Amino acid sequence: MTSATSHARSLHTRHTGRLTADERRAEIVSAAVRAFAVGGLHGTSTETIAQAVGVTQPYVFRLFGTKRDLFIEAVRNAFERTRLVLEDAGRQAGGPEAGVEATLIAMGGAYWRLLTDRTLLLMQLQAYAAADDPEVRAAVREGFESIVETARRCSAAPDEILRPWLAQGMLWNVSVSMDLTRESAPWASLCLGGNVPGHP
Amino acid sequence: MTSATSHARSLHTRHTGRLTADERRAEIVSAAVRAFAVGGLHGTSTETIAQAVGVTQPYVFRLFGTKRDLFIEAVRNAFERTRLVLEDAGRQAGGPEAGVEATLIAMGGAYWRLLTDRTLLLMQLQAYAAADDPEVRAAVREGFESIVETARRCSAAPDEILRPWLAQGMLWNVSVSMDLTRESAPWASLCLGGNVPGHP
DNA sequence: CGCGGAAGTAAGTAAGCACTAACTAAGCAA
DNA sequence: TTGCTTAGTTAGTGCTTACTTACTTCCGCG
Repeated sequence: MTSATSHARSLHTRHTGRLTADERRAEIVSAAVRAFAVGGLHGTSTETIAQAVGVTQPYVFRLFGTKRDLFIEAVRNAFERTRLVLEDAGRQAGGPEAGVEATLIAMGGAYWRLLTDRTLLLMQLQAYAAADDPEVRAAVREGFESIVETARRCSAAPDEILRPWLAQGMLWNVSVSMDLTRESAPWASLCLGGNVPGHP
Repeated sequence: MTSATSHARSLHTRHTGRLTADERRAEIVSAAVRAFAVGGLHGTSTETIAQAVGVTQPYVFRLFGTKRDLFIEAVRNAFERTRLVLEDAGRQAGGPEAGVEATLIAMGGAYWRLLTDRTLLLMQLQAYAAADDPEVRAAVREGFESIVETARRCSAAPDEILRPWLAQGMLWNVSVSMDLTRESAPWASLCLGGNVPGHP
């Protein structure tokens, strides 16, 4: 599907006017992540996404075929971007030989910083919520697995260490979705606390 | 809104025909939980819910005013049912004086058994996904707080113990949404493992 | 130049959906 | 029986929305 025929069409990205189909696809997926993150698969219209990138709605269908397929692309994109953030943090922390725990804490901190912009997180939640659909579920599994395996590879942590680390991430997810950072009640800080250095 | 005027109308629940408005409301909320759990707020039509209880769709609006209000009732219902399961398990385990850890493990086991029927879990995920809406978010916060406080009260566990317990529950949530119980890969059992006695 | 292919649009279609208005039927009380 | 209240229906309305068809505009290449 993805055209390998982008034959050196332009030397640098154009800022207006026509784009390569691949460039447009990327733009649309990016806008789709932002839109789906808020409204979810069924609560977001393809029209909204098209307007966000300044393109007509039928063209979105031309490029992605179906709304669900676009959603699945958005899921993949969100997971992959998240994975890259974790991998970078793991590398920068020095990997296993710089200390298993230290690496995990660094990756946790990077993830926490990622949650400052709620977009990727909300998209992740929308993915879980839509996972009743088999094709969506397959994409979610793939994305989640890649994150787990990245964490394992970068930190070399055993399962008994990795599991609570992962679990705390999931607790952060729902906490941020509930906007608990704006809540000062004790149960809220209980949820938000954890292995992030320099955080309550 | 809830009629306090159910003046000893009938001695026992009727099995067919007309019901009290309150009885009907309960039926509808129950069906709404099942339906919303799969499709979410925007992916579920009020018509499907009405058909599920054998009532016309306008009557659903008569009783709940708005689709979103019905969804919020469903959220409340799901959280409260979950809370009750935890509380029961906590009581049966003997509470704090029978051991903090033991009580938490019992409650965790009860939660795990609850996930066998995916309905309440999926409804919980749909609630997080729809939490961008302020009124939904308020209901979600309330429900989540009540669960956290119930766990704290029943187990008397300190935050450092309570947090990972809660976090593991959130990890179970997404794992079950991805149907990882049907997946034998190592990363899947990593997610599903934890503090449940008699489980891998 | 011209022509083929790729980027993109205009205009529509059919269906679904939240929500309303106006009516009917059943039970209780006097 | 009459009259009031409550449970429930029939029949819409107007809008949104996923998806289609057929057309146009731009660009590179021989």
